[in-house]
Order: sequence, then C-alpha cells, then structure tokens
Amino acid sequence: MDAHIGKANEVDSRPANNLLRRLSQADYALLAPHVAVENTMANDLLYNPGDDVQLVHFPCGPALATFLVPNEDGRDVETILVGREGAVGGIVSEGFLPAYTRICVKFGGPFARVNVAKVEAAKQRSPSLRHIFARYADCMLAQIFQSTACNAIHSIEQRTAKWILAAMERTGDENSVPLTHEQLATLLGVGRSYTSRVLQSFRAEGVLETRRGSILVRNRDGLRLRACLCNDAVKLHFEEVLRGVYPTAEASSSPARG
Amino acid sequence: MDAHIGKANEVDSRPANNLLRRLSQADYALLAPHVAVENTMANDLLYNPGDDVQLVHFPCGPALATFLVPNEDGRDVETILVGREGAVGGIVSEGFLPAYTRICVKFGGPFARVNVAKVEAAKQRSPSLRHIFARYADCMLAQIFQSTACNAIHSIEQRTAKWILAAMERTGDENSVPLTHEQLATLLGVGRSYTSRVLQSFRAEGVLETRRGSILVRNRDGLRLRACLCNDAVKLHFEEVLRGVYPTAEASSSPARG
DNA sequence: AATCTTGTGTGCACAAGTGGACAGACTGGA
DNA sequence: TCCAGTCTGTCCACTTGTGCACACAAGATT
Repeated sequence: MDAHIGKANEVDSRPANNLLRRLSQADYALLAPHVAVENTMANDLLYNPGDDVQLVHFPCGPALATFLVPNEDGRDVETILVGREGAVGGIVSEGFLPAYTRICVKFGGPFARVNVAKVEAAKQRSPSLRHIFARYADCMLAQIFQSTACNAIHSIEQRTAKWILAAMERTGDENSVPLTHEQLATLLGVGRSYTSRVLQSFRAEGVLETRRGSILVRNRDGLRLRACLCNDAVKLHFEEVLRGVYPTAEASSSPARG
Repeated sequence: MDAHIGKANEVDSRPANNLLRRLSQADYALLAPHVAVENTMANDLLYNPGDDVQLVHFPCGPALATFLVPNEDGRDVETILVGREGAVGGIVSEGFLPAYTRICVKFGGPFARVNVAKVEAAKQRSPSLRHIFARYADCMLAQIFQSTACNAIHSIEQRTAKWILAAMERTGDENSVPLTHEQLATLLGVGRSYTSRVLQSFRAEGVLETRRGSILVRNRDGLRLRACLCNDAVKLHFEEVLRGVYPTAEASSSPARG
C-alpha cells in the first residue's frame, strides 16, 4: 500500500503527522532533537482546563483528539476534531497559559510530542517554521468558526453525517468509525435515542451499516449528500492555506479522492 | 464620570481600546506611528471571506464587531462579538492569509487600525508585545470554543440573555442594546417569531422592556439568571490571562460590578 | 394629516429533538 | 456455557423551535 512512495528520504522517517512532514528539512531539524513519540489510548486526557500547557501534541497515523468544553452540568461538549493534519496544545497560545479546554484522545494511536518552549525557540530562529504554525493556527480557527456556525443552524442529521466523514478523513480508515451511538451522541451534544434514529434512517437508505460499537459506511457519497458543507468549507481553507498538509491531499496515504 | 482617573498620563491619549491601553509605553511606542483611527457605522464590512488581511482593527469605545461565517443558503451566521477588549484581523493568522470569515461592524464607532506587517515587526522586536497578542489570541480562541459549545447545548432563551449581556458589557451602555428582534434573531441563527416570544417572556417577568429597534434592560441580574454561564467562563479566562483587559474589570468606565 | 415603511405581538400547524423506559441482542469474561 | 454488563432499536409523551400569516404600532416622509 505504500508502493507509491518512491525513493526513501528523510521525510519518511518522521512521525506520521502531516504538519511535521510538511516542514523543510532545515525546519524539522530544529525540532527533531525534542520530538518524542508516545502511544495513547482512547479517552486518555492530554490536558484539562487550567493545566499549564507544556507540550505540543501531534496526532500521528489514525490518532484523533478532540477539544472538550466543560459545562455547568458536568457533561463536556465536544467541539473540533484534530488528526494527523494538525496539532493540539499551545498552538495559538504559545504555551504560557492555562488551558481553556480539555483535550481528549478520541481514537488511540501515537502522538509526537514537543515541548512548547522548544517550538517557540525554533519559531524564533526560523520564519518559515513560524509561518507554518501560524497558518495551521488560522486553519484551526477556521475549523472552530465553522463548528460554531454549524451547531447554530444545521440539523442533527447533517451534523451526524458530517462528523462521520470528518473522522474517516482523519483516521484514514476508508469505511468505518469505531464509536457507539452513545459516544456519537455526546460528541454532538444531543440525545442518544435520536442519534440512533438518525443512524437507523441512514441504514434504511443503504448509506451505512451499524455494528456493535462501530459504524460501517457503505455509500460515502450518500453520506456526503446528507451532510452539511461545513467540512468542505474548512477543507478548502486548509488546502488554500496549507497546500498539501491536509490528509486528503497529496500527503495522504490515499492519493485519490479529493 | 472619569473622576476616578487620577493624574493624566500617556495611556489616556491612546484609542479607547483595552488591548492597546494594556501595552507598556515602550511597546505602544512601537505601534503608535502606524495607528490610525477611523469611524465606522453599523453594517460596515471590515473583511470578506477570501480577502487579503492587511489591517488589524481595534474596536474603540462602544464599537462592536462580529465574525460571520457564510452559509450555503446565503444567510451568514454570527459567531463571536469583539469590542474594546480585543481586536480583529490577523490576530491568529499573522496576516499572510485569506480571511475565512466576514467581519462586520455591529455597533458603529471608532476603530484603531494598524497594518499587520507593522504589528508583526513590532512583535519581533518586543517579546512582551508578542506575548500580549498571543494571550489575546488565546482568549479569542476560548471565546469561540465556548460559543461552539453554547450553540450545541443551550436554549435560545439562554443564548438570547447571554448575548444581550455580552453586548452591554462591551459597549459600556448600562441598560440598552440597539437591535431589532429581527437582527437579534439572525444573530443567533434562529427564527424571528421565537425571538420575539422570548423577549416577550422576559418583558412579562420585568427583566427588560422593548422599544422599537432597541431593548432596555431593567433587571440585569434577572437577565443573568436566565443566561447560560458561557459568558462568565470566557470572562474568567480573560481575567486570568489578560488581567484588566476585559471591559467589566477595572479598565471599564464603571469601576464597580465584577 | 395622510401615507409608507419597517418593526412588533401573536396565532397556528408542524417539524425537530428530548429524555425516560424497556426488551432484546451482542460480547467478554468467569 | 452461562452470566453480567453494555449496546441497540424502538415506543411514547413532551418541550422546543420553525415558518408563515396577519393585524397592528411607531416613526419617518411628504
């Protein structure tokens, strides 16, 4: 499956994170001494609100993190997904701050970690590195803006479809998402029974199948048709701003399919 | 009303924006040569999606801007409010990027404007200036995260109350908001008739009065009681991260009332 | 004073989503 | 192999919010 990767080069040995792979050799060399890769499991917490942010985490491979906003009644609300196209922790704040959100591993996998101070030092030395991080920060911002709008006006059906697609794009898994209905519901901040009903209607229309603890997508275009366009809008911004960094672009392991 | 301000100093002559006033004299001196103040009217557009971001705008006094996310059906969705506690345009992206959102003046008033490149140059020269901007960017991020969560789980009644309070805090107007029901509704991304009904119920409970084209708040605590806590959470983060910048704090023209 | 435009209050039928309940179906251990 | 725990499908009564319609009110204009 990696046959399309021709001659081996230095990039191939980097962690499977598109942001890190996007860096020039010189820029990556500034970070390389400080990169450590650690494995995570679903539901591991990377940060809690108020934590001192010390490490930037780069999701690698199928790993996926989400930002949770704590709520008065104790149930957290999920906001955005970050996979191998990006990074979490100190990206905007540059680190000398208490975390506002909780950051949680949704799908387990490796994360490359770099001390925030080292990243800042590297940014001071290399404008191009600084620019790439600023560009990614802007993309993340776009993603959150779009989520805010999406939550305001799109139906649960649209958002469910959107989320399944977004998760698949990031993990690289072509047709399944390892989530229970319950998890999917809390993720969207909605009731479980209604989520089940939506999935049920998708199943009836041949769009997907449901397994205990996971969802198998049978007709991706059908799912796209039922999703809002929020994902595409964000993806377009990533493409414009960070050409090649977003996983569905050429940096992805699946070269086809825009 | 400004009696509590003792001896005049250089800060008093700066534009009435808390972020600018928060800067040390040395840091402000780096920006001062490039600051121009321009007046705006409600509905002026500062940026449209895709625009090349050239200027950072600092709302002054009662001026208020919002970030709009364009939507497939043409109606924009409002996301966050920025008043004299902050700034819009190139704060996170550092400017070399197409704008993702539309930025619109909600309540007219003066805006201080500085070229993004000049701001970046000043940030290169002064770490403390850089840190303040990074801190504000983090606060803005927190604000958007909270909005995303809020839109996902809070009722229209709660969000209506929240919005009225947030607008008043920023403009400094103690008891009125110059908005029609229609504007308030589109702002929240909801139907006009339901918004009218919510305001009607607030009126019936003695919380506010409605005038043609504006809302008069009669019982601010009552309104607080009916709002979600999203505003307070964000305000707390501002306080922790940028002490004194948020308008209800000591930098405000109304020294009492935390 | 008559008129026009825009905003406001309210009624209604309907759609979307909630939250609790419960039976049945998987699955991982003991 | 059986049990216990979790996940799933579905029912139901109920709340929230939509979208349209229409009468009326408040300014603004002439």
